[in-house]
Amino acid sequence: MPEIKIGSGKLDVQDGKRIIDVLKELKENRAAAKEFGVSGDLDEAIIAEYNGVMRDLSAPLDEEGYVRFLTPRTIEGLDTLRHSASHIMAMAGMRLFPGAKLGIGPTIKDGFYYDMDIPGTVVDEDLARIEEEMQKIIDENLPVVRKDISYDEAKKMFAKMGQDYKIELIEELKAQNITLYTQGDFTDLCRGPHIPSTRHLKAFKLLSVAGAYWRGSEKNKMLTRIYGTAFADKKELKEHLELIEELKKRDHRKLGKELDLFSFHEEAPGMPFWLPNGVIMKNILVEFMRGKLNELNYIEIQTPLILKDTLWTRSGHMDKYKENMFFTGTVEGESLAIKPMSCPGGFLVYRETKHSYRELPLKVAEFGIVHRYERSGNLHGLFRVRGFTQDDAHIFMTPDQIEGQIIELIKLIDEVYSAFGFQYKLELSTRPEMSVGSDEMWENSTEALRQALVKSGREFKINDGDGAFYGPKIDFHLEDALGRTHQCGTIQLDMNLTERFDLNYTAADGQEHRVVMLHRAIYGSLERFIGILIEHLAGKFPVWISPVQATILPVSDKFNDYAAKVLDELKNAGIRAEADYSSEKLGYKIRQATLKKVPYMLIVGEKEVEGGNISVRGRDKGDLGASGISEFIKNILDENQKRL
RNA sequence: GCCGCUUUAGCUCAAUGGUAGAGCAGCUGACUUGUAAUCAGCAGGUUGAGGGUUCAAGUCCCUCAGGCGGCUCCA
Repeated sequence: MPEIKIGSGKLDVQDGKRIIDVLKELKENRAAAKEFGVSGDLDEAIIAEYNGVMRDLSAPLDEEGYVRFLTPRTIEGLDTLRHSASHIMAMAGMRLFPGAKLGIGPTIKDGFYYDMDIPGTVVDEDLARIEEEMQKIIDENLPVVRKDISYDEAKKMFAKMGQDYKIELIEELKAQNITLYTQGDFTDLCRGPHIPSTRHLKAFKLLSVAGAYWRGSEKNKMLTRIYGTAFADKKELKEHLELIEELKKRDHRKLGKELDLFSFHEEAPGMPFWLPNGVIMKNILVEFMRGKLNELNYIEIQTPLILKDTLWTRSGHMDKYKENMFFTGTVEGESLAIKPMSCPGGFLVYRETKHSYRELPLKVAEFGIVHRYERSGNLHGLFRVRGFTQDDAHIFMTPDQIEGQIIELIKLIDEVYSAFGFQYKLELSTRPEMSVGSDEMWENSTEALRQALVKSGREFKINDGDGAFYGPKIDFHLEDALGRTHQCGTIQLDMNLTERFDLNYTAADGQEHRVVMLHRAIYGSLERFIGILIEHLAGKFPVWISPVQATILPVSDKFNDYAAKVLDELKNAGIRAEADYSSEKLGYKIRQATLKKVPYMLIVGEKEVEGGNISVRGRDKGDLGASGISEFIKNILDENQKRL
């Protein structure tokens, strides 16, 4: 009779009893459940944590320990619910598409998917049919049963069903015991745990259908992947679906068009065309960064966009990244490449003169326009482009300057991200399998990065083996308003290119030494950063970034002259302002300016002409009342300067 | 690149294989407007490009291009 702890209580459980039996007993004895402090979890429990392991409710209680009932409102419970939902979807798929073969069906962040090899095609319209079939399976309330069988039996069984992919998975498991889960006539290879019966799936939705290579390899067959999600109840599901809608509204591709920031054309796939408003934003980001770099004694250079092949051969790009480069030539037969990175050009500049240890660290920035060939299917708005502006810099230094420079960079990056209201996380990536440089160099440089991180006082995660082949790196992952992360900033130590380009400095001992070099980017790609910013802020930029900071709205044509006068004053003060002289009603003009997300609307009519002032309307706050013109100018300039 | 979907007026979208249409935007005029859409008129199209099937193609088939959702890739 094992003793089982449940909540704050204890039960002696008869041999042979299962978790679900105890659950039933507690449901019948609410007083005891309440006393144990587990009453709230009983009705929705779908799995249990039994001595630290997630188990089915049907699992036997054969050893002493503790049990914790888990509902779909816990992380583990929700994960189980979604996993079971993927099985139900696969079962529905098998019913609707005879001859389908099952791949894998795991849970992912916010949902689940199942990969199936389905004869013919599955289109979006089929999702509703599959959902209906899933609902039938749920209504049938089929028990989900776990069974262990031997390796040979399992192989035989799936061979009989013609489930080739499952056989491949079993062979890979190499385990003597194979676990199966069965609901009705559907059996799947699975580790579990699962919901006790199909009825426990109460809120689900299929979202999309896509292709996915078997086992994620391009060499393999492409299967049909169906994505879906499931939640504890309909309300949570609805909230999630609304979040998806919100994401669509914030999509930078949509907002970029609506706010006249940038466009794309068939003639140049993956290469954004920056419109006047977008150029203003880009310039603001560059100028903001230049201000910061000035304070830190950076110098700035600009190197050519097109350089001879020979340079790229020397840098190693021709060897490793040729497939991602654009090439061009001349009638004279020169062979040239469009730069995919700014570094090699920068090294030519570094090599123009001898460098003394006295001038190190030498911090050389370049807002370089780089082009990288991305496969057509990978393009995605500003997030994945073929041509972009990189806020690159190379820091040349002595080995003992590494730590100080990293700390300086971490501080700089923090200032930049904070100005835009971003939170972020740090990651340190260490030596990968394929790499250049000696063990000692790797150890020293990785340790230098680690020490700098520790001294910065920031928390960081270690990504073992995820460094670049030429050196360890620190990556910065931005978190946007919707909880998504984007890798932007990066600090990379490069032990390869200094070697290839023979980059040296003369030390105090009069000898030439190999210089230590960091690549670093903060925005990463300006294009991508602007895309992230658009979605983060839903297009509602603060005054300092807004392409148009204020729009003047005359109440009628009669006040156009006064509006023009106000506009002049604002422009003279350096404010990015416009006036709407259309012969529309005020309400219409307000609507237009609001849709363009202009932070301030300045209304001028009879009252304002008489008072020699303006009425201010905030983008979000509405009518803010009358204000003197110079008072408003002072306030908006202050807001601009403080980057509020 | 691969799988699936998609492309109709500047934008958002309609149109059983049988005469391509609406709203918004644009232009013209009227109205002279007070905090999220005033009214009327006008104009706007080789239906992404190219082939094919058919008496007849926006609609069906093929090729190509762009876009979307994924996969793969991202120095």
